[in-house]
Amino acid sequence: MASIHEVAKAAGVSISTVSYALSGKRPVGESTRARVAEAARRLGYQPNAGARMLAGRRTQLLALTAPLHAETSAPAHMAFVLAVATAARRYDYDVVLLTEDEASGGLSRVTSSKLVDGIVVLDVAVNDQRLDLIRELGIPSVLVGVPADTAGLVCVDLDFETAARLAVDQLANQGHRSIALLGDPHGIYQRGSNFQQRFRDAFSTRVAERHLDYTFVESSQNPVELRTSIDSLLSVVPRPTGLVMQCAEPSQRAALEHLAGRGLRIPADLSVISATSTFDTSQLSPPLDVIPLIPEESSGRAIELLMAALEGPLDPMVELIPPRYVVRDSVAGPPTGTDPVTVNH
Amino acid sequence: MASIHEVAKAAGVSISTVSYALSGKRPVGESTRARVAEAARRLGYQPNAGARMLAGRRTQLLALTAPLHAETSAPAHMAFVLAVATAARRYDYDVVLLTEDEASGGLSRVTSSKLVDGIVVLDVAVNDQRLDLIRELGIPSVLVGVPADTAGLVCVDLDFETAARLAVDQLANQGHRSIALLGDPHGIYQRGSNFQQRFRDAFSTRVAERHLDYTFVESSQNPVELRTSIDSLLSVVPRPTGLVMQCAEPSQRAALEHLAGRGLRIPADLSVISATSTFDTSQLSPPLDVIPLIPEESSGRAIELLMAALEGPLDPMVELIPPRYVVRDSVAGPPTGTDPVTVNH
DNA sequence: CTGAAAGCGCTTACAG
DNA sequence: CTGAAAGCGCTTACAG
Repeated sequence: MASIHEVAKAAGVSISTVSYALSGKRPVGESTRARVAEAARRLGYQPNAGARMLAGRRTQLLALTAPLHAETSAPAHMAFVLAVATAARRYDYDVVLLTEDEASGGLSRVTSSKLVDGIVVLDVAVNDQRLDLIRELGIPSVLVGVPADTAGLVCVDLDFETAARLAVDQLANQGHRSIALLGDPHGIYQRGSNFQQRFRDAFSTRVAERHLDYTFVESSQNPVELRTSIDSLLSVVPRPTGLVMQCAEPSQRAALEHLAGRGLRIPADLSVISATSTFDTSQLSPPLDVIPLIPEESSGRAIELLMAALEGPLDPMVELIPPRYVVRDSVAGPPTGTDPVTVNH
Repeated sequence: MASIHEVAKAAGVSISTVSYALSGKRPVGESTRARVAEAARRLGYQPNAGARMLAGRRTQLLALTAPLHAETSAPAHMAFVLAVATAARRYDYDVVLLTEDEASGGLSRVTSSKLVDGIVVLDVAVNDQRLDLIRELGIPSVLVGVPADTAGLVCVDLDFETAARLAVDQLANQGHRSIALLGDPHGIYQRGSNFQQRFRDAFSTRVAERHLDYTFVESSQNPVELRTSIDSLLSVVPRPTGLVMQCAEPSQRAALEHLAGRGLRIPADLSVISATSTFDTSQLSPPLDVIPLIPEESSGRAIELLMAALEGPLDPMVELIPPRYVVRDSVAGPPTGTDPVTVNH
């Protein structure tokens, strides 16, 4: 509640010295600096946000546009939102949450009113309606995700394509000749959500390169449909001996349950990899090998780039974060013996 | 990007007239008003946010403090966050998202820097650490949730106690004499999350008033534990013929699955009510009678009250939203016949 | 190393 | 019904 004038009086200096002492934008004598710091601390001084925005060139506010679609996994989405806010705080930035029903309008509004210094775009679709606006707004912006047309944009994301190849190779190197991918529900691909498509496409390309038999099925929020999908996987001949799950946590849990119910042991009968998962796969039964998708990492890097963009124009770029592979012993060689393992029905 | 001066020049009036014409805070001649509006529209005028904050007494920004605990249902949480942001927009307010690791510090910061006009508190614990700070901050604040000590606070929430009684009565009135409650996981009660406790306590009180046999079990994110809980419910003598589920969507889905697996038909063998659910229970199989918890309703009302508090101090209050009961035919009378229904094992 | 002062772009009494 | 002007509380050239 104290103003800069009160701090200046208490420290026996001018308000400009207070400002410089606190911001460090100009060298200030050490004893002066200490007196100012002490006065500010004692009075609980916090610069008035509005005055700062008006006088300075920074608002210390970022806009976060993160539409939540019906098909989006809410826990993952939430994790990204929180990770963005947390990362922003490290640079003394706060985050203004834009609502979905105002996606483009909100961006225009907070930009032209100069409420925010930059924009973070989450949940990017392959052909995202917000992108043309982002391009013409000319305000520092970073996307977490890679759209079809990245021209003029700064994008960060996990390297889903390498992740897909990594998953395929992990199984192929263990000797699996027939593998399957349990993807996300149909709606996600249909909507053009970007990384699931990239993962799936890179996966099938790699499978072909490795000359493997390959089955793809979509998951479902409906457990009956999910089980039907898994059953159809298991009835493929030759039966897949390696499974990669790239879908939401409940689907992965339900799939594991159903596999157990069908009498399949992991990894003895079936090797399983959890891919691009934001949750802790060590809590699954059994724990799964995982190529994690870490919201803090993607969001943190996005904020770093955005902060750099605030200092001066950044060249458009697509920065892909290399995937990691975490072993939890859910992958082994394919079952031995000429006869396929018996599967309960 | 246009300033008020440009609009004034274009409309041939002073900047004060522009301000008044746009805000409506002073009567302005109709033709003048129209000219100003047209000029503003044509120039794409948006008042500078910082200048507005500094000159006016409003920042048009609200702080939202919404810690996400491990046990919190992310989808429900997300729905409340979005509902707050959406409701705020109806009053031309934007929302600044505070992070959990800065819960109290963030509140102090945005308050003393005068960044926000008010605070919305989500996910209120029975004994919430943030509340003392809220009380002494003296900034308009509204909680969605009811803590143990509501002194000096404005709280809004669904009337969970009436909801609990409603659920009990609905079953009791149908003739059920033994009923069960499947609550949230243990951690939620332990942490002191408020509404689950209120619901459970009111439920058991009502059950006693209606002289019913009553069993309470906690759910679990772990499906095995969940099934064990349900099995223990079903082995109670006399077997409960009515079940109320007050837990997250995955648990409710898993419970229904397990009940079906055990051969129990709904409502022939077991009547089931979904309580305080934020998701669409018509999508469950079978669809369930529900006492919904509607994020838009609670959050909307919270914002209404907060807007009122901005106009002038509000008396502390606890406003409870009356619950509704939606029939989807998952409740009937108890099974007839003297013998209990056979339950598969 | 420090200070006096302009100016950021609005809102709102104060005048007429 | 409308305008001229003070002032919100900072930041940052401009001076010394």
